This record gives sequence, C-alpha cells and structure tokens, in this order.
Amino acid sequence: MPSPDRDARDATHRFIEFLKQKRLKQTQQRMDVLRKLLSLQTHVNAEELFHALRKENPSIGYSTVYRTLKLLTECGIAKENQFGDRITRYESSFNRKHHDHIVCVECNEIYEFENEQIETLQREVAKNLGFQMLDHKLEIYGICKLCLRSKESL
Amino acid sequence: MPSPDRDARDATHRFIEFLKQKRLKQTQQRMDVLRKLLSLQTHVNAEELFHALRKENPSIGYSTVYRTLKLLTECGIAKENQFGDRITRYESSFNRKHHDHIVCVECNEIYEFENEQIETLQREVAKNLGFQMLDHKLEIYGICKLCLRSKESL
DNA sequence: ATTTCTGCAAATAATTTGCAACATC
DNA sequence: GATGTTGCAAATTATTTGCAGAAAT
Repeated sequence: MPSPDRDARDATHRFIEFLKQKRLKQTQQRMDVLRKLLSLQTHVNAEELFHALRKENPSIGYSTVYRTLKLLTECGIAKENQFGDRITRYESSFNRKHHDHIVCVECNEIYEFENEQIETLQREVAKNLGFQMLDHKLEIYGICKLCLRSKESL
Repeated sequence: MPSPDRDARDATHRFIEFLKQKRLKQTQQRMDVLRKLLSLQTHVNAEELFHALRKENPSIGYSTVYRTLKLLTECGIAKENQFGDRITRYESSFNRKHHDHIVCVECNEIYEFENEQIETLQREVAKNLGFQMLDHKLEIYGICKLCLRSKESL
C-alpha cells in the first residue's frame, strides 16, 4: 500500500536518477525544494515555496526555486497549474492519479475531484474532432460549502 | 435568424448603452476596439488587437486597448481566456453560447466545442461537493488533424 | 465648463537570464 | 580540476497606473 513517506522516498529516488541521467548535480538546494514541495501537499506558488524554504535556509534564491521546479516538472514529480490569475501553482504529481480542480472564488481554497465519465467524454470529443489528445484540464469555479454557510448566517 | 452583421450592430448598441449608463464617454478608440474585436472573430490577445488597430490608427495606445477590453468584458461583450501560457486572450461573447476549447499544441490553433453531457456532469460534481457553481472551463490539449497529417507524410 | 480619456512613460508582478563565486562530480 | 550550480541583480513579459494634454458631454 502507498504511504506518504513511501511516496516521498520514491519521488526523491526518481529525482536523483533523473539528475544522474542528465548529468546534473545533486545539490542541497534541489533536494530542499523537492522535500518542501512534497511536504506542503497543496497547490503552492513559487513565492510560497521560496518563503517556506527561506525559513530553513535564509540564503536560498528565488531563481533556484524556479529552476528546480522546472526540473521537477520535467521529470514528472511536479505539475504546473494556472488558475484564472496569472500565477503558476505547483503540486506534487508523483504517484498521483489525474484529477481536476474546483476553486472557491471567495476563500481561494482549491479542492480536487475525479470523474471518470467526464474523462471518457473528453476523450470522445477529442477523437471526434480528429485530435490526438495529450492533456486536458477542467476547472470549476464557485463558492464552497463553508463560504456559503458563513454568508447565510449574516 | 442571427447574422454576424446583426450581432455586431447589437453588440455595438449594448456597448453604447453600457457607457451611457455608467456615465462614460463614447470615444473613437473605444468603438475601434469593439469593431476590431468583433471583426477578428478569434481568440486574440491584447498585442494582436493593438497591432491590428495601429494599422488603421497609428496613434492608438496599448493602455487604451487594455482598458477598453476590461470594459467590454464587464458588459459581457468580450470574454477573457487563459490557455496554459500567461497570456490573456479575448473572444467576443455577445450572443454566443457557452463553449469549451481544444488547443493544438503544434500549430496553436484554438477550436471550440460544446458538450451538454460534460456540462451536466460538471453541475453534478459541483452540487455533490456543496459548491454553488459560478463558472467553469475545460481545455483539451492535443495535436490537430492537420498537424497529424503533415507529420505522417514525412 | 466639466468630466472623462488618451497616449505615453514609468510602475508592477511573475518569471527568466547573465554572471562571478561556489559546490559537486 | 572540470563542469554545473547558486544567488544576486538586471532583464523580460504581460499588464496596470499616474499624469498632462486632448476630447466628449
């Protein structure tokens, strides 16, 4: 059975292999960014990651964070997401199934969901239009349960 | 029956009413931006619009284009879209049904499609999660028919 | 005459890049 | 010791804003 710890070790292992294969170096900073991304477990942007890392290592640079996120994305450990605003958010995608996002426009919380029927219909749409589908993304925007509740009680 | 010309006239009319109601002024530039957006009929970014407008009126400014696009979005004539890159693209949304996009990653062409079943499933997902759904967007990324064909013939 | 607009140039925000000092292989 | 990496500062990209002169009400 998969466990968060197990996944973290496996992801780390994959990253190290990836670096080796590309003749890139295994540095402290690169491992730090990976560890932090895995531990935060959410949709973080570069800024949030940078500040979290600064707390532990005040000398880490913004560019290192960006550069490492590129590498992690390249080797499939991280996934980039753009939600409405112009900010790129990253989530760890290692050992994770495809999922879509539903975003609360009030509290900005991002939830995930899966729906196999929607996936199937998307594949059909692409096929009917003669496309070879590579990727797809679906975002639903709305007001979440909690925000609706706190509005009612006014 | 709706015709492109008819839609253009109606959209213009709505924009003029919108400006009046907000006590904003009906200027040459604002009408130019509207006309150009309607005539281009595609998913244009501010830069493309700006250059198209410059050809006819070399003195128009970038900020006017951006500011007018904001107004057109506000009154429902334009709709903003963000596809993967960090660029905002605009399409005219006057008298247009909701639709989703399928983007070719080779030639960057953007096609549109509608699928009522997917829409229904999305509403169900939102409902099940306790969300009040406000908006949603779906993008499929892949390689289009034409690009696939030209790859085969190599 | 008043109010709003425009175009420019400068500001902003997120991200990228050049480079000299530094760490890893 | 050779090569790749880091952190910084400066560049870049898309967009926004302040402002003085110009246009619409």
